[in-house]
Amino acid sequence: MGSSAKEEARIADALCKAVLERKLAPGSKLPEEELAQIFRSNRAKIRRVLLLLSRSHIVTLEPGRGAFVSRPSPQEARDVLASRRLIEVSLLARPYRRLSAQAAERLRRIMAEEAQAHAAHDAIAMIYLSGQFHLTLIEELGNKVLKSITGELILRMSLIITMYERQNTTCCLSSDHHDLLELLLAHDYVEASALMARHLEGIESCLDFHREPATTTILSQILQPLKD
Amino acid sequence: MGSSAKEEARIADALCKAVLERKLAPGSKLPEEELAQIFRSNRAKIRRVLLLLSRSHIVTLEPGRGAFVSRPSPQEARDVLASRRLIEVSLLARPYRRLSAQAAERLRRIMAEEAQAHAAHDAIAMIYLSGQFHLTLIEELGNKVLKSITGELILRMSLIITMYERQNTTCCLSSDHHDLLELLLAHDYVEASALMARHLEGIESCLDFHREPATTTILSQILQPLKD
DNA sequence: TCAACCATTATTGTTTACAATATCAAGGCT
DNA sequence: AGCCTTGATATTGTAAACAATAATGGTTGA
Repeated sequence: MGSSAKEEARIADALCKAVLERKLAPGSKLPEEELAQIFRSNRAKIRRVLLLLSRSHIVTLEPGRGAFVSRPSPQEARDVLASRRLIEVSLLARPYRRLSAQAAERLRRIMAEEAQAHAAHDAIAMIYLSGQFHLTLIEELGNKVLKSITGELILRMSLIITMYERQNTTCCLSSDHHDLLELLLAHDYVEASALMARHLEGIESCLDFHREPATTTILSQILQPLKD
Repeated sequence: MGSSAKEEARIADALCKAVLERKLAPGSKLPEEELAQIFRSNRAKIRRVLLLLSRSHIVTLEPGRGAFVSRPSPQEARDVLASRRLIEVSLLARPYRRLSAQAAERLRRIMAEEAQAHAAHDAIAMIYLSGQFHLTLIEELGNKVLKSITGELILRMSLIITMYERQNTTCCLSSDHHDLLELLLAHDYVEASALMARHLEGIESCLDFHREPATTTILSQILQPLKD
């Protein structure tokens, strides 16, 4: 066996997925025993998963009280977005290497999926795919460390978007992604960087920090179907 | 009581300190039971600490084999440094706010300590204080998220320096720190940013990736005196 | 009627013992 | 002699029982 790390990753992914799909609302309680049953696991493993997720700022551990889906504050949201902007804009201005042909291909494939999700009005898939696009970009132009840092930020950002997204808006314009790729292939890094800055500012303008908590502390009944 | 998180932080800090003070060489085995005795703790707590430290890339967990002090590869070292450079240089070019008077005061105090450490030829203190200077800068000019990201990178960097530092060199020139502060107070962000770039490149040139493992897998005998 | 208090219940946190696995040493085989 | 096998030992990984703490609900008294 030995695949305990794998199993924990599976549980962590499933939890993240449930959060990002808005099946688990921010603030929801995550009881250890219940999660253990849902995932056919035990409390010890669940405990490690929750500890790790708390380091990713996806869940918050309150000593003696348990684990909850995080509710990032508006300030935290602004800081996360500003940090992403700093990293991504700077990297595009001076990338570590050029886009390879197969990198461009990877990006195009993601864009195609984005188009599908857009056509299907699948907002959740769009958030995920947009993240994948940005992450792939960082991976191709930057290095592994930057990728893991930005990956964490994008994950936090996804949670933030599910929490604060203004209704009737789509947060990440896929047309921007298209233009971004063209600029990079043309080696116009100045314009690419500027577009990325505008693009990320566009995300911020889609957020509404006034609309208060979606306090729907959904029961883990919701989680039952995703144990596979 | 309930201060279990505090105790774990204490243990984690002590371990980090031991690593950065070169009392624990990269690659050293970290047996759980032994650590539990040294810190008058239990295996469960040690286990959590090691899990967290592995997320900080200070220790590496090998499934079934245990925990070891990390041995960052040359590639990882370069990536960490490049990531730091990207973040710090960009932030200085366009800081989120200006340096307050008390911020300048904090920085000056750290610089004074650096001078002391330099006079005392205390290389370990210098690495630590240099990190503190950079971290304070990020905190004052940036935001909390950037600070925590950079804090992690600086910690990894410290481990990298202890591992790869060329002999007879001092890695972080405190004269640069002085000039940096002056430029920032004069609001000359272009020059400050350029100086930071040179400064961090200076660190890289102090590293020697050829000199192979300092495989001195020191026994935890060494750890005994730091249990307080 | 509302608020404060106490007992009950449920959940988290810790310790313990146990099982699985890897390391190490000795002995035998080629 | 050197390498592989085999058993002993130590360490990691897991599960389960226990203790401590926080949430819950009902009762009492003003």
